[in-house]
This record gives sequence, C-alpha cells and structure tokens, in this order.
Amino acid sequence: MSELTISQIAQQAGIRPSTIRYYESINVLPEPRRVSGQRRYDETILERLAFIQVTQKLGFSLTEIQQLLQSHNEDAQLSEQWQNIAQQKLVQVELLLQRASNVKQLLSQGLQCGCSNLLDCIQCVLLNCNSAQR
Amino acid sequence: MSELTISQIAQQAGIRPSTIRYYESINVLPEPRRVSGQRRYDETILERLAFIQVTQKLGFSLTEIQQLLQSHNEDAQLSEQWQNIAQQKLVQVELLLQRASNVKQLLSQGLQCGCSNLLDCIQCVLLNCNSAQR
DNA sequence: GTACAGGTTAAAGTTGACTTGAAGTCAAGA
DNA sequence: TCTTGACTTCAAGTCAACTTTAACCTGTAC
Repeated sequence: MSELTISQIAQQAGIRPSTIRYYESINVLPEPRRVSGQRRYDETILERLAFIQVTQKLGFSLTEIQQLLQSHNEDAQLSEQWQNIAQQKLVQVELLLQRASNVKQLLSQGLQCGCSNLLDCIQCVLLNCNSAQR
Repeated sequence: MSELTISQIAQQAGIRPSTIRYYESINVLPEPRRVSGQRRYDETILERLAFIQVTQKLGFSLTEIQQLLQSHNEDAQLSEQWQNIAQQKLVQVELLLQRASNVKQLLSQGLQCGCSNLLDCIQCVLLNCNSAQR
C-alpha cells in the first residue's frame, strides 16, 4: 500500500517526472490520486510503464499503446478491437524478431570475421565466410 | 547492370524518393552516378536500404547507422571503432530480442485467453492462466 | 515547339515524443 | 515567519526523421 511520488516512480522506472506527466496528458497513463495537489502512485504503475517502454522499443507509437491499454471497461466491440490490434501487432513483432536475429547474426559474425565495415560483412554472411580476413 | 531511377528504387524499397535524397544528404547513402543530372542506382542499393530499415526498427539512430556503414576504406582505428559499435549494438539487440519475445507471448496469450484489455493479460500471463475468461 | 512526366535543389514545415521555463502552491524545518 | 525543496500547470522549445513547397531543368510524345 506504499504511496509513491512522481519522482520516486520516475527514478524506479528510469525516466523523468515530466515524461510521466506527459503520458498522463495523452491518456497513456490514468490520472492518479492526489495529496494536496500532488500525484501519488502505487507500484502497479511500474508494470504499466515497463510495458510502455518495451512496446515503444518494438516500434509501437504512443497512440497505438494507448489503444492497446484502453479497450477497458467498455463493450464487447472494443474488446474485439483490442484483439484486432493485438493480432496485427503480434505479426509485426514476429517479423521484427526474425529480422533482429538476422541483424544479430550479422553483427556477431561481423565481429568474428573481422570485416572492417558492414557491407563487407553482409557479403561475408551471405557467402557464409567464417574465416578471418584481417 | 540495370540502372534504376530514384522512384523505382523508392518503390521497391517501400519508401519515398525524398527519403532517399534525405539519406544521401546525411551520408547514410553514397552519392550515386548521374545521367543528365538525375540519380541512377544499381540494385545493390536495395540491400543497404533494407539494412537501414531493419536497424532503424531495432532502435538505431541514423547517426549510428551511418557510423556502422562508414568505417570503410579508412585506417585500422576506424575498423576497431566499428567493432566497438557493433559489439555495443549486439548487446542491445539481444536485450530487445528477449523483451520482444515477452511481448510476443503476452500478445499471443492475450489473444488466446480472451482478456479484454492488456493489463488483465499481464496478470493472466504472470499467473499462467490459460483458460478463457469469456 | 510545346506540353508533360518525372527529375533537381534549398528551405521551410510537420510529426512524435519529449523537455524546459516561468510562475505559482504547499508542507516541513530553523 | 520565512526559507527550502519538491511538487503543480501551461506554453513554448527541442530533436530526429522526414515531407512539402517552390522554382527550376530535361528528355520524349504529339
């Protein structure tokens, strides 16, 4: 039941207080309760912030994240809508995962083979050349 | 040896001609040869554009991408620099891969369990609840 | 030869995601 | 009571990554 201030939350989440206020202003975060005008949060907000951070890194816009987070206490249509968005996003995440593992391979093989630039490495990976070429 | 115009390249890469000119202006793409003032490309540019697109999605800035692409025909120091950047980036990509697969699990399990919003689903995934709850 | 489709540049505008600044409120401590 | 530190709002500023605009050029088709 511990109640945290905006800067405590910010610190734990690794972001700035202004970011939290901004998220609230665009409805990505709900309005928290207040103590003499100041925001107070419980720790569940951290879960939400973590989700926002990861999905952002995955290329979701804040508008999309807001849609994902907000088909709540609404009718069945919106629940369907969330399923649709989630389905779309799932496809995108899968694609990104594939491509990311290609880049991962490119980078790590590049580090092994000792190519001096990336386009060399692309060739190197495509040709499956493992030998160091200095 | 087919020579393609800027809009043909743009179409194949799924971007706009203006983006290609922009990339050239910030040295992410090399200056192409010209025919009476107009840019002409061969298809290898598509490889480079594909790489740019993926790495961008993975969170690299254009400045970082430029660094990765440009430690070329330069001395050994720059080659080392590219190895350093590649090493750093590899760590980031691995982290992102982990997190992405969490989100993937969240989204796909969310679709299975029929939760009507994401925070329910986070709970659902954490509690390992597989049953549909309507 | 003139219209037109598609290219060119340089500069200004846009968008998303924040950050900063100014001016004010509030509670606790000296 | 007065200062201090941490909060508040609202508006304006910033930054990356493009896009749009305006004015112009060029090769081909009629």
